[in-house]
Amino acid sequence: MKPTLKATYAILAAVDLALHNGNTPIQAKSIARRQAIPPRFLEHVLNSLKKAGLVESQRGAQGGYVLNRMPSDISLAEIVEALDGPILSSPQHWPVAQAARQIRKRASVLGNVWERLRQAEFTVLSDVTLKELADRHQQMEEGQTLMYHI
Amino acid sequence: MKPTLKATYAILAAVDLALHNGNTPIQAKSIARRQAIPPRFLEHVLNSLKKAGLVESQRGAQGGYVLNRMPSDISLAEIVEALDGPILSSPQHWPVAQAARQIRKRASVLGNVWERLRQAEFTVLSDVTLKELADRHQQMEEGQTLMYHI
DNA sequence: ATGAATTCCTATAGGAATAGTAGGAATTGA
DNA sequence: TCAATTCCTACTATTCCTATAGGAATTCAT
Repeated sequence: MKPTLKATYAILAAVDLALHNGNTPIQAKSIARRQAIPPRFLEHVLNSLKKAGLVESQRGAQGGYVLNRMPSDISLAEIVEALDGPILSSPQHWPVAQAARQIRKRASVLGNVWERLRQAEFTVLSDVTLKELADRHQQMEEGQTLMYHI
Repeated sequence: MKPTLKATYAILAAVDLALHNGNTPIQAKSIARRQAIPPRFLEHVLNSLKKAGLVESQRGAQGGYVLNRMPSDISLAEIVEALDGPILSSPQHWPVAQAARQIRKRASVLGNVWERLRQAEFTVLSDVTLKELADRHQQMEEGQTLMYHI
């Protein structure tokens, strides 16, 4: 009942990209360092983001990743779906070796509920954009810097 | 992001109990047959429901299970929580071996979102009662009986 | 051109959670 | 007394998640 750690990493990486959006691509290694994510694991995560079209990559030396759209135009739903698969039409997990009628009965009794669950979840995740998280993250940093100056 | 199969079994079993609420307890074996649930697995499920106070059990011959409250007073949230653990205060899964500040940063950026997710889920599940599902199930049965008479 | 840096692809290992099975003890009604 | 049933504990199997590894492909800088 929760996004995987992989999806969480993806969100953190995307926020990191949003915060460091210059004209040069950002290396996975530096993201991993800043966000405390296992570097080689992050490679996979970023690759998934790329396949989903959310980031673009530049190979070779001085390569790295860049967001493909504006942070205000990327929702958490998109990121989570890129890593954990589609939220709304995710496959049902009824045990397969049952009579078809039994399955249909279950599906129509409970399927409706499961669908409402996924819809609610999707709504929440669609409502949060990368920009909001990035802004929040930045505010925290500033807050901490202030702390140090006391 | 979905209730476990165990919780699904629990709901089906509870609906079954709601439909067969006479004065005699219902045996696990018969529920398992009707709902196509692995019998010995169902034992565990029903036991969890009992621990949660949702059903009462009668041991020995002619024993079985009975709902402890009216179906209209039991929500799916209660059943799911009995099997999968609490929905709202479910533990966060941040990797532990990180600097505390890093964790706090993540938590305050994302924890809010995760909490909203769980809250949305809880709301949906709280809104559906056993009675509604039982009614629906019964309507389906009647529908099928009609079909046979055509 | 060469080499270092980086992404990309594939495979695999370890561990945790989930699903299911098994044996037998305790209880209870007939 | 016996058969039926829940209850308790342990175990096994399977799947999913997390993470690591090796090396191929690419690209920039010198």
